[in-house]
Amino acid sequence: MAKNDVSLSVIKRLPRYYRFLGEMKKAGLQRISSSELSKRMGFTASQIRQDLNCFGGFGQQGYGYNVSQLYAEIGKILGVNKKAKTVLIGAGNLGRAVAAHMSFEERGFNLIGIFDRNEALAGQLVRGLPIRHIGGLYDFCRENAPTVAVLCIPSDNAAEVTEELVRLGVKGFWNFTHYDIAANYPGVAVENVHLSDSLMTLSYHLNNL
Amino acid sequence: MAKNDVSLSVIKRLPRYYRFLGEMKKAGLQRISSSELSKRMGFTASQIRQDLNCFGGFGQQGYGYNVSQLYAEIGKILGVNKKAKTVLIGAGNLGRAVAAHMSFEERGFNLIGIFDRNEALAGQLVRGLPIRHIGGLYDFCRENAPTVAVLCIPSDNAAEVTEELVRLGVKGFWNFTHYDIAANYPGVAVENVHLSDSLMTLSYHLNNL
DNA sequence: TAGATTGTTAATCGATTAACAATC
DNA sequence: TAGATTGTTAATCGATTAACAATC
Repeated sequence: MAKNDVSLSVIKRLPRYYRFLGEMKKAGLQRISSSELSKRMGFTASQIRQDLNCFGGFGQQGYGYNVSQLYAEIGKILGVNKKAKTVLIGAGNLGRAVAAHMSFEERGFNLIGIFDRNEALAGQLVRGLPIRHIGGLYDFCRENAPTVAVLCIPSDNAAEVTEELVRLGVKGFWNFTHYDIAANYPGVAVENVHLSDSLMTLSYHLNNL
Repeated sequence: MAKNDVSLSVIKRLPRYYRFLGEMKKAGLQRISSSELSKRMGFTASQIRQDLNCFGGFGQQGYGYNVSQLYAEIGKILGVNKKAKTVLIGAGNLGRAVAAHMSFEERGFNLIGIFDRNEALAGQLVRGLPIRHIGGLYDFCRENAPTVAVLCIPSDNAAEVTEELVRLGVKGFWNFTHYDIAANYPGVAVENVHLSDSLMTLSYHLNNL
């Protein structure tokens, strides 16, 4: 689409803006200046103005930013109003928790199918969706054309599953495995969640207080 | 302790080094050069040498790095051999999955207690540990002195729980909530996992392919 | 010794912060 | 109009990459 010139650092800050603006909107705040936002969010005012200006002039000199307008704009930039058809692969502890816990619908996704290789789980309901056996993935994708997959499977068969999903038209991955999708499929959107890396980083910090 | 001069960018790459070196070690590889590591890991050779030299000269000119020695060194830097006593607060979908799924023991932590405010969960076993009612947190901490807490609770009562945990001597948080611990307690180690931010970032990328 | 590869300094690149003119 | 605050350019800072002398 557009704005491929926006740096990753900026993009990764957008959800935080969205979150804080949502809270302010809920609290009934109408306008906010970059310096007031700065105090609340912990970014510098300068950075906030730079960031927002990557996407357009949402503010007004002498006034600041309109909270609900800015909230809506950032929501649009993030695509939270989209409904990308999404399948979850892997219904173990983590997969089931992600399915049950995440507000996919408020963030641009629509979870339509859950798959696992364990036959014994088949039929069990998670968030109102039946767990299906992975064997049915091909037919399901042919019929429903999901564009996003959430990978909550062991890393060892991630390559194989990813290969198939990409072939079936999946364009984005929320990847909880350590398989490096981005390196192997440069064209697709990948967001990695490396929980164990995060935990080790905490360990480092703890030991270097 | 030491090395507080190492930049956050470097620190966040350490778990990846550790992971790749672990795989190479398991595969029986004895030595590796920065350029070969570069090919496998996707960092530049220059960056790899810079990163490793933040912690000491682990390599040898003309030879490269000894895989298992480097693996051990990075493990020591990350503190994976430690056993930081850890409590998990919140045994909902996410909390239970984290408890059951994460290899705390391989990453420097020892999970010793699980707490939830829901009385109905009390006694239920997760990873061999009984879920305890949050009311018993004070006594438990007094007795067992955990130094780390994993927060898998709703953001709204995170402030309160954090306050108590810090008072009881907790020095590190693995924070799955949106409550900004770092801003309020500058002295403690915090590692945030913002799953919904990650999901929205994916949404952005998906809409800007 | 010759070849390889590190450790480290210097150059480049990108991101953050500061400053200020434009303007509501 | 005067005051406030943005949008944007310039300055600074930090991180990455390149280069090469040191050395195994």
